[in-house]
Order: sequence, then C-alpha cells, then structure tokens
Amino acid sequence: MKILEVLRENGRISVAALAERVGISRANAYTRFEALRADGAIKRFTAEIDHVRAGLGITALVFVTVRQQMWKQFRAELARMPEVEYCAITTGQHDAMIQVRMADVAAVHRLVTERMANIPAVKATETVFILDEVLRRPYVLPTDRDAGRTARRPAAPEPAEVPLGKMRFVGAAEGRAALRKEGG
Amino acid sequence: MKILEVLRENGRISVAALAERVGISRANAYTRFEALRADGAIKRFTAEIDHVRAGLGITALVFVTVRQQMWKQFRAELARMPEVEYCAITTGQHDAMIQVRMADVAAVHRLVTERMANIPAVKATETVFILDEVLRRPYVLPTDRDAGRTARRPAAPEPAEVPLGKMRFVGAAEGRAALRKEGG
DNA sequence: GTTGAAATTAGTACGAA
DNA sequence: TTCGTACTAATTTCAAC
Repeated sequence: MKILEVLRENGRISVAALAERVGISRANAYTRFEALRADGAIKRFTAEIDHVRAGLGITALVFVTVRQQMWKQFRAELARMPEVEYCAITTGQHDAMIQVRMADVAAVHRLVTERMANIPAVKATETVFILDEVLRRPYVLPTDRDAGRTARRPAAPEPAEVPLGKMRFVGAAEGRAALRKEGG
Repeated sequence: MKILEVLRENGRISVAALAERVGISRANAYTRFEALRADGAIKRFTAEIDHVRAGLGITALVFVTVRQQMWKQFRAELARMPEVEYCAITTGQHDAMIQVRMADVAAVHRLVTERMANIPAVKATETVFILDEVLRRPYVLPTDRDAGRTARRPAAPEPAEVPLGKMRFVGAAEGRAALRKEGG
C-alpha cells in the first residue's frame, strides 16, 4: 500500500527513490514493484495531461438511456468514440454516464445530437456541462480512509448493518425523511 | 501531441525510448519533455491502480445539491474526504458530482447518510452505483478526434454554428423534438 | 529481506547544421 | 529548432550474505 501511495503521486519516481521513501531496500522494492505490476494491482502508468492546454477546454457528462438488449452494440460504438474519456454503467434513472472532452460547446452539441442520437442503442441522452473540476485524485486507496480525520477509529470490523435489499438508491434527504417516519 | 500520446499510455517510458517512438532525437526529446512539464501541459505522472484488488470494490456517484453561498465550506469538506476520487461542479439538476470508492455498499451508505448529510453546505444528495466501468482513457487529446472514424475530415475550421445562448442543456431526445417543431 | 559492485542506461552540455 | 556526440551521474541487475 505504501508503494502504491507513492506511485500514484509520482509515477515516474525511480525504484531506488521509491525504496527510500517506503523504507525498504532497493532490491526488495524492485521485487515488489514487479509483483504489483504482474499481479495487475498497478494497471498502467500514465501522464495526467492538462486538457485545457491541450485544446480541449470543454468537459461534459452525457447520461445515456440504453435500449434493452442493445448493450453490446452500445459498447462497440463507444470504442469508436475517442473523445470519450470515461464511461460507466450505473444504477438509477439513466443506464450509463459518459464523460467527454471537446474543443468547444458546439462540438459537444454536435456529438450528442448528430453522433449519439444516430446510435440505435441510444434511447435518450441528457447532457450536463462541467464548470469546474474541484479535485481528481489519481486513485483512492483503502489507507486513505483514516487520513484527514481528526480522530481515527481503530479500524473496527464494522459489519454490514444495512442489508442491501433494504437500501434505497435515492436522494439522501428523501431517504432520511423516510427513515425518520419508519423509526418513529 | 505525439509525445503526449505516448506518455499517457506509458508514463514510465524512458526519454530515449520516447524519442525513438516519436521520431525525434534524444536531446530534443529531453528538451520537449521538460518544456511540457514546465508549461503545465503534463500535470503529473501517476500509476493507475486496480481499486478492486486494492480492496475498494464499490464505486458510487453522489450528486450533490449545494446550499448557495456555502461553496467554500463544501470545498473545504471535500478536501477532508480522502475516499473521494473525483469531484466536478456541473450544470443541470444538481450542483456537483462526486465519485467515491469504498470497500462495500454499506460504507457508501454510511458516507452519504452520516458524513455528507452532516455537512451544512449539502442540501440534498442522490446516490447511484457504478455497475461497470466500460472504459477509462488516461486523457483525451485533440488528435483523438479523427481516430476511429472511417472517413476523416480534413480538419475544417468549423465555426460555432450554434450560439451558446440558444443551446438547451436538456435531454437530446427532447431537444430534437423541440427543434423539429421550430424548424417546421 | 539486505547490501555492494558491475553493467547498463539516463541525463547534461555544447558545437554544428 | 533540431541533431549528434561525448561526458557525467544515476539506475538496474545480479551476486553473495
């Protein structure tokens, strides 16, 4: 975990420097580094690029409703859209969320109305623009849980008190109101 | 752009190998590499970590409605939540979208109902679970636009045909219907 | 899991095209 | 701006412990 913590902040650090920061020997660092890569815990190393400086100043989220039994086609179409940076299948009102980077607002409009709308698998879309990216952490690690808290718990083995079947995937405010009623 | 293309796929490549792949001299590669870093085009290098293998198998999106004039406090609270991987301010129904990685569903529930709900700046939340991350590209580049298309356009200087003030930030299906009516 | 030396590679400087 | 090259510093590998 310590190795991962260092590497997500500085992916180009030398293994020797990594060893020193983690507090192990160089040879050990090489062994563990290679093991993490082979194991797949580290998927790849990448450069974070300033998309604004690269000429893609507009970021948008497109929430997509996918026609049932056309998922395979939807995924195939996604693979052919290089402007898509991220796509996740979600629960809730929509089926998928897509994040795109474009040069300007008009390009987003064109993408959604011309390209996305012509995909048969796409039933409907809802577009939202990103005004500001407040934070992007390289990747969250389990050890982050205790960081930033004033009082750290001794990692109690908290059981899943709320059964999954009882959860409501809705707004928290609404959920709290309902719980209050139920609880009395 | 070529350098960025290589670097986002392999952030740990040596500058010598980078020079060869891009087709420039070693010395030139060092110069440009350093310039890209100094300029801020490359923000940092990072390791992509498999969060499932790291013990954080659940990913969720929390859409947050923020109380007006409490943005500063909201951002301050965010900084103290290490489980948040990404946060963006958006247009549309909600004010912000937060992506979190947690060990299990119960942990997400706890985060939203116990921690988030106790932040005065948070008026309401809506949680959605990510079932599958279809794709995550390191960072999209302008050169990606033409890739993956069967017919590539000669990069015409397309003007912004649709004025921003005329755009409707709503569902595309709805938007198309409206345009049909307007257009006749 | 550690240390230390050999082999290799990376980073720097500078003149020329 | 870019290239080639020579030089110095650092990294990686590999061995014994």
